[in-house]
Amino acid sequence: MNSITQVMKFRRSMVEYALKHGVTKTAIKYNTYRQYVYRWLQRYDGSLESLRNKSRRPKHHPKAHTVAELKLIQNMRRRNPEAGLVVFWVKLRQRGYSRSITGLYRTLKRIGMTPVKPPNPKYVPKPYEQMLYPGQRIQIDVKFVPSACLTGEAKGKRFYQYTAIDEFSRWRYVEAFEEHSTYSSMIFLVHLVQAFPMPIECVQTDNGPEFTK
DNA sequence: CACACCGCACGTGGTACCTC
DNA sequence: GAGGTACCACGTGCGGTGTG
Repeated sequence: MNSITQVMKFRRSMVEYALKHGVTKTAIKYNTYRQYVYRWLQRYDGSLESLRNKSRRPKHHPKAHTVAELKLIQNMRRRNPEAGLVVFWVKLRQRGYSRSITGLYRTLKRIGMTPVKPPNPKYVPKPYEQMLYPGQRIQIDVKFVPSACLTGEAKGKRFYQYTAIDEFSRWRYVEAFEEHSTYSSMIFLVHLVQAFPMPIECVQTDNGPEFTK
């Protein structure tokens, strides 16, 4: 961001004062050091911009990627535009590249060669399919019954409530089991088929392990 | 791929010293 | 005393590797 900071305004006020009244007086007035005034006087070209802090980014680094390494990366990337980071790194290593995978990742990012991840497709809710007759589709779900809800003999035990709801008529069938297993699910389904007064065409579950194993 | 950590370069603030 | 300069300490930011 290139906003004008309070520090820049302070420096301008200071150097303008120094141009009129001298460095020593300025340093005293602005509660700073003569060297500080000199430095900014030297930098000042009449614009606020000249009083902005410079970037501290090192102009070179002893361990930076070499020109040869960057060239290798760019050439290989052009030939393997679809390769994932790890695969790409392995290919580079086969050609003598010795940097770490994270070093490669950062370099790719810096030179703008990271694979562009397509954004997740926007979720489009499916329109609800209205049921036309009883038994067309029945929803089943299992819920653990909290111990606080148990009274009398049931106290201290664990229960799982199996619930089935017919989507057309909202007819409901509920049964409790002490275990949450495919066996219980099977028993529940048998009881459900017996209890429901019409043939059941389709059963929909939440893909829980009790139904899928 | 985000984060922690280390090493290095750079800019800035500040001190000390010299000259006139 | 005021002007000018060399140098040092420290913070910041980037580059690297390692880890989970």
